[in-house]
Amino acid sequence: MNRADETTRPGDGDPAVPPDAALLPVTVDVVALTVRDDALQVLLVERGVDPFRGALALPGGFVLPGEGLTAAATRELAEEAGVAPPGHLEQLGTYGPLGRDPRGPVLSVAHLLLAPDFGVVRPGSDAGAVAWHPATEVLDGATLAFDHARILADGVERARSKLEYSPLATAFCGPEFTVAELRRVYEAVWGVRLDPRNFSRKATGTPGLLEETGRTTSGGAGRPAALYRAAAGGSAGRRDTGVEDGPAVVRAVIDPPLLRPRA
Amino acid sequence: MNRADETTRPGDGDPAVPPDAALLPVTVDVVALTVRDDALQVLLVERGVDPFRGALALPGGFVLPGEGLTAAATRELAEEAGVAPPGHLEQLGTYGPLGRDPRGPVLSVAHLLLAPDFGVVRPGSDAGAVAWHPATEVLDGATLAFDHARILADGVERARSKLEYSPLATAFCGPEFTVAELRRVYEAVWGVRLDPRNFSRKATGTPGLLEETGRTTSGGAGRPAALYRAAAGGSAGRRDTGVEDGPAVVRAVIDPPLLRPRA
DNA sequence: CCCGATTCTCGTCAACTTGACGACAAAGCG
DNA sequence: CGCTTTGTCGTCAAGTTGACGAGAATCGGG
Repeated sequence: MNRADETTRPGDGDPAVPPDAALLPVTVDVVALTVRDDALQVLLVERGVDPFRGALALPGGFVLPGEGLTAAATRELAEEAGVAPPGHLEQLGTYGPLGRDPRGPVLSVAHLLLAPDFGVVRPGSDAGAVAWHPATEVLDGATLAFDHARILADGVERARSKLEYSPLATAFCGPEFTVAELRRVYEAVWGVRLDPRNFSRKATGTPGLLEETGRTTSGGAGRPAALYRAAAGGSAGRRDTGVEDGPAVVRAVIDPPLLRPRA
Repeated sequence: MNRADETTRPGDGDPAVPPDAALLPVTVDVVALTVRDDALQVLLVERGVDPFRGALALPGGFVLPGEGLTAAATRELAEEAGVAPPGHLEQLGTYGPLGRDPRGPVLSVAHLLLAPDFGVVRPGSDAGAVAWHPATEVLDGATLAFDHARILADGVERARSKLEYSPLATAFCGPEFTVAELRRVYEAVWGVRLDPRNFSRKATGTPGLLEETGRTTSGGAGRPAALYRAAAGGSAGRRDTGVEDGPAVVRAVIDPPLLRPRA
């Protein structure tokens, strides 16, 4: 862009955006992941309008004037899924604007939500059914609207990778959880089995990851388990400190990292 | 894409984007990093126009109609720095649109370029001086235009973190390089000293990172060093395979990772 | 009330990786 | 010809991982 082209509108104190700049509609799409029935599941909506009417899609929609990216993402989740979910929301990446929407050039800022299994979910105003779907099934048999299959694949890979070095696995759990619950999160997201003894050693031995509550489970089968909560500041990135919209900055806590078993 | 589903406004080739969607100007900004004089340096331009006339800024500018994100980033680099640089270009994240540009809401898709030290750089047609600046100095004494200080900080942190597990350090080197050159990249980016013997063991012992050329350096002081090139597919992410614009997907190669020394 | 099943937790041990460092190899320089 | 510089190979203690044994604490059924 030739910045010499930038002009000042008469009667306007601020310089104006150059007239040859593209003005693009922007959507936010959310890859909302949870762990349900020991499987990684993704929240999908059935589109109620064209294009791709009737197809499955990620929840999302257009950014409105005066709105920030994170605000748009949470608003769309509320509108389409009827939830103001807890958990960790971070920016995933930006797609487009060319060749991904039949309506023309549209920029899409994808987000990633890692959340505990929040109960479903009322159908949104302009969408059909809203439901959790096992991520592996969708990734394999994927026929999602737009380029949502690719966005979902990127989101799942991001989640898998972040579990290795960040405390974000705790975002899938409730406020208090056992080491075994945390392990089942890893097992579901990675699709592997982990040794409970070694996992417990690593989880409890990592400073800044878990905080003891002093309480234990009761009522279930087997020996009661100690209850923990996520350590303070554990999953706190820059997003929790301000209103700015930008990519995720999450502190690395698991050091050395807990690597996925390699085939 | 199923164009049969499109509903077309009469007399309008752009169907069905809802009328209440914001139409945003979008910029691309590039955090271009290299290693020069054993230091991590960032390419900055002096702005020639308001806003922030005379201030230092990341190279970048507005996306034009019909243009993709990556295309806009490379075009801006060519226009403002006079280079069609080699190296690795990936998306960093998207900032805004609120509160970051005095001209109004502007979305900025930041990119990260890791490149060998390409010779400077002609002043762009519409910008003032273009030059490399030591990253640490800029990060400390930072008064950059817009929110570019924050974007730079995010870009440097991304680069530092990616060196741990990806082969991207080779993007800072020329087509052939020695293990010592690669080590100096790590030392410059991380700002630490690494043991040459241990680094050599890790670099040469990591499958898929280096490829022997059979040749050696000559002429310099000391014993000649073996020349390597980046292993095929090493720094190749999805971006190299298609025209789609999206976030970076870089294969993890250094496994277990080469972690920064922790204080 | 005892017994097995289940689940959580602690301990042990070999294999591997890291960090620190000694030693040698191969060039240039006086 | 030594001396310096730089790259490469080895060695070794310390720490981490992966595999697994064994005990602790609870539930449910005979």
